[in-house]
This record gives sequence, structure tokens and C-alpha cells, in this order.
Amino acid sequence: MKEIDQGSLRLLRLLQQDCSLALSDMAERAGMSQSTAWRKVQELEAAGVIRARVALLDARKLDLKLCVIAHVTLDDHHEEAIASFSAVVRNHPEILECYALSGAFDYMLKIRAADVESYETFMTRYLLRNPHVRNVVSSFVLREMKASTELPL
Amino acid sequence: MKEIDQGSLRLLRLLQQDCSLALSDMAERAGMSQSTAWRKVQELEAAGVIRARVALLDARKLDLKLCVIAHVTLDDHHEEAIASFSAVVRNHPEILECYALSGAFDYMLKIRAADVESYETFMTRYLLRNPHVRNVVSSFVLREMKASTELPL
DNA sequence: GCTACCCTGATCAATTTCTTTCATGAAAGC
DNA sequence: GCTTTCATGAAAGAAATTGATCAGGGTAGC
Repeated sequence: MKEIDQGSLRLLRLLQQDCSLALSDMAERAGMSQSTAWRKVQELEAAGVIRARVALLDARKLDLKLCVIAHVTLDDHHEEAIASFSAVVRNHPEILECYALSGAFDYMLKIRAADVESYETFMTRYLLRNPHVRNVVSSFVLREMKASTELPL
Repeated sequence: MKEIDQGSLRLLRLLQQDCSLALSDMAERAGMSQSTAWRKVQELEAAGVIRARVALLDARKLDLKLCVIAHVTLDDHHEEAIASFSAVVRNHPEILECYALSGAFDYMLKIRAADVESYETFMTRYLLRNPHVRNVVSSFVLREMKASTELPL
């Protein structure tokens, strides 16, 4: 893939802050003509640098008051165990993020739920019941100090 | 704030997947007229349910190959220590997310960097050098199994 | 029943935004 | 020197958004 020039970087920075800006606005702020801005955005989209444009919602106003960071250890790391765990992660929208980690735990999950009770239900039904899951340590989020999707460019 | 009806929920689900859809498209998929869809989106935006519309970028294609989950413990929890740590978090775009947690650690950070070297530099310069930071445990992300911004609605 | 109220869908005009097309100028290759 | 290529900006056309208006259909209260 081609190098990403300074102009495109400026557009990306704007887009990850607010993609509802008009092209003419973005062009002006990025110091280029509207045509050029349009072409660059098209390129970035085609190249997959821009993965998606999404709306970010307020979890509180949608009654998802609980956010949990869970650390998971599997019993073994055979294909079947990993596949089984992956399926759980994939199929449950309550699990927003999941990363395989180096270090003390195998996985870190970020989970959102309405309250402690519904979290507990979800937890025991889908994670603890899974035969490959050895251990889950849940930490409740007391405060979201930062929750950005902006990559440092 | 008012209750959120089923129609609005359908719009929100669509918007968190792809906010570049035309209003007419969204209206059709959500099973309502364009006028109604427009009014509902306006409401949701005014009520702050829709916080922002952003572009999600591909970290790999932008040469941010490293993602780290770091757990931080502070020396004490006086105002000054928290303020000092908060400032570090706020001022560094490499730190994408930061949550104050219950449990064994005070904070969990998600950090992105180009490579191990630049991470190491960032780490020692801004976190380990902070007098209020007692301990940092870094876990490298081996695989991003899921990284969604969609709330479960 | 009747009224008032609210939500909905249809329609329309004005504006804004997106997309294509065309022409220009700079740089590279022959 | 000439051509080709490429990125750019201006302008025009196509499409979408915005905001208002009006009418129909529930429904709750009187």
C-alpha cells in the first residue's frame, strides 16, 4: 500500500474526531481543495485505513450502567478450547472487547451490562459454565477516565 | 429524559454499525418513514444519546502494531496523586482508554504504540517517572479477538 | 360520543453536500 | 524538447439533508 501523506493524515485526524463534518469543512481545515479531500478520503476508504464510520452512544443514557474488566484463564490451549471460547466472545454483544494477552492471564474482556445482577447472570451462564474456562477475575469499573477511539497519529 | 422507543433503538443499532448510511436507507431498514427517522435522530442527538460520529481506523495500516494493557497502582490516593496521574492520561493520545478499577489494581490502561521500543520510551518517560505511580504491569496484546464500540441494545 | 393531543407519514422547497468532469501545472521519463 | 503521468483545484451536476407543513389515525380524558 502507498505511503500516507501529511494531507491524508490531517484528514484522518479530523475524521476520527468527527466524521459528520462536511467535506468542504474538512478540506478547509486540512488545507486542501474539496476535490482533493474527497479523493483522499475515497482512497483511504478503499485501502481499508478507514474501517468504518460509527456513532458512539452514551452507555448511561441507555441504561448500561455497569462496565467490567474481566481476566480469563483457560484450562488448556488446544484448538478446541480456543475455538469454544472465541465463539462465546463472538456471539455475545455484551463483550465489547477481547484481547489475548501475554503475562498472568490469557484474555482480557471488557463487558457492559445493565447492572450487577444481569452481569452475574451473563457471567455464570456463558463464561463460568464453559468447560474450558478455568478462572475469571472480574474488576468493576469505578470511573471511565478516558475511552477514546482516536489513534495517535 | 424520555423513554427510548423500539424504533429509535433500531436506528441506534444501525447507527452504531454504520453512520454513513443515508437517512432514507436507515428509515427503510428501521421500518419507518424518512420524516420519522429524521425526527428521531434529531432527538437522540439533542438528548446526547448519540455522543459522536467518528471514523474507526485500522491501527496496523497506520503502523501502530503494538497494543498494551497496563495495570497501574498508585502510591497513595490523595487528590494530588490522582490529579497528577489523570493529567498524564489526558495529555497522552497513546493512552486510548483508562479505567479506575475495583480489585487488585487501581487503573487499567490501553495503550497503542508503533513498536516495543517506542512503548518502552513512552512508559519510562511518562508513567514510571511519575512520583505517584508505584507499580505498572504491562501485558502485550497478542491478538485482538474483538474490538467493538457497539453497545448491546 | 367527542375533543384534544401526540405520533406518524407524505410532500415539498431550500439548502447543503457529494460526486463527476474538465482543465491546468508540476515533475518524471524518453 | 516533448510526452506521459500524476496530483490538484474549479465548476457543474446529482443526490441527500434539512425543516416546515398538512392530514390521518390512535388514544387518553372528559
